[in-house]
Amino acid sequence: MSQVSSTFGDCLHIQPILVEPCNALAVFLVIHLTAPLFLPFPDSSYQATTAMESIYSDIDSSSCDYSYTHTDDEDSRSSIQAASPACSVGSPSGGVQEAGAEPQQKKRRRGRARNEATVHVVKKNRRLKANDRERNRMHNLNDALDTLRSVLPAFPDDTKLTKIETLRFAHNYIWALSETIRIADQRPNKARDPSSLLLSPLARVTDAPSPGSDACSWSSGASSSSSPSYCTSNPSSPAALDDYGYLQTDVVYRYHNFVPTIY
DNA sequence: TAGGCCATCTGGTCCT
DNA sequence: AGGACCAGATGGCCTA
Repeated sequence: MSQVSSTFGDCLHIQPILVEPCNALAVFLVIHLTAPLFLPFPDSSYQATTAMESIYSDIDSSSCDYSYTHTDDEDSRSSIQAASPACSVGSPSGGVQEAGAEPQQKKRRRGRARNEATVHVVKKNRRLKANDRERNRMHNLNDALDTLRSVLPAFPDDTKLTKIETLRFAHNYIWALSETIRIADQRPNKARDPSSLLLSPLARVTDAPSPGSDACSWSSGASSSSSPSYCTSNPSSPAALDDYGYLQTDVVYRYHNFVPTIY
């Protein structure tokens, strides 16, 4: 939680004196969070692609042996399933040829069998390529999530946030920062008072929460980040302000407990 | 051991 | 036609 307060504190130390830099920080935050979505594939993805391309070359060069050149369990499993029929069609023992058939007919039938096998191999190639793209796409998505985690305040136990927790946390984090900026804009005089730093809502992130003080069900989900709690309140609704014009503690609790959810 | 989370495969759909 | 995106299925790993 110390990192949470320090991160908020960084914003707070700027906010009462200069609101604009904090707005810029919020804009930077949003850009920084979304930027990974546009980053190119990581090198690890290219490694996978290269490995798969070598497999494709194996498939192209030999129509029946490719299912055994791949050591990956998942791929070999699917490859064996898909490859066996094609090999049986193309093989001499596949039952396609008839004894005593005319050479031309043999040739035609053999050609058709080869086409079927080729079509099958082409389909298999497409499937493997699609699998590779899908794998890269998910890796890209996970990299973006990792980048998002890296810019979010961390918890002391260093528990890695799950995907859904990361998204909810980011949502609430941005919302809390936005609320802080909005309140600072509403109360410019008081916000510029250096003494108001101690009363700022973000400084209360480290305050001990009092269960029942807000509309949300309070829980200890912050320390055990794997079990977030949820709230039915809308994040876009105006936050309640105290007598000093600062966010009430429920705002902090919502942020703290990964609530509310994404709507 | 059940449940949660995750990676991967797969087929379908939409878009260029 | 090929790629991107999506959702369902499946199996592995980890934890309470």
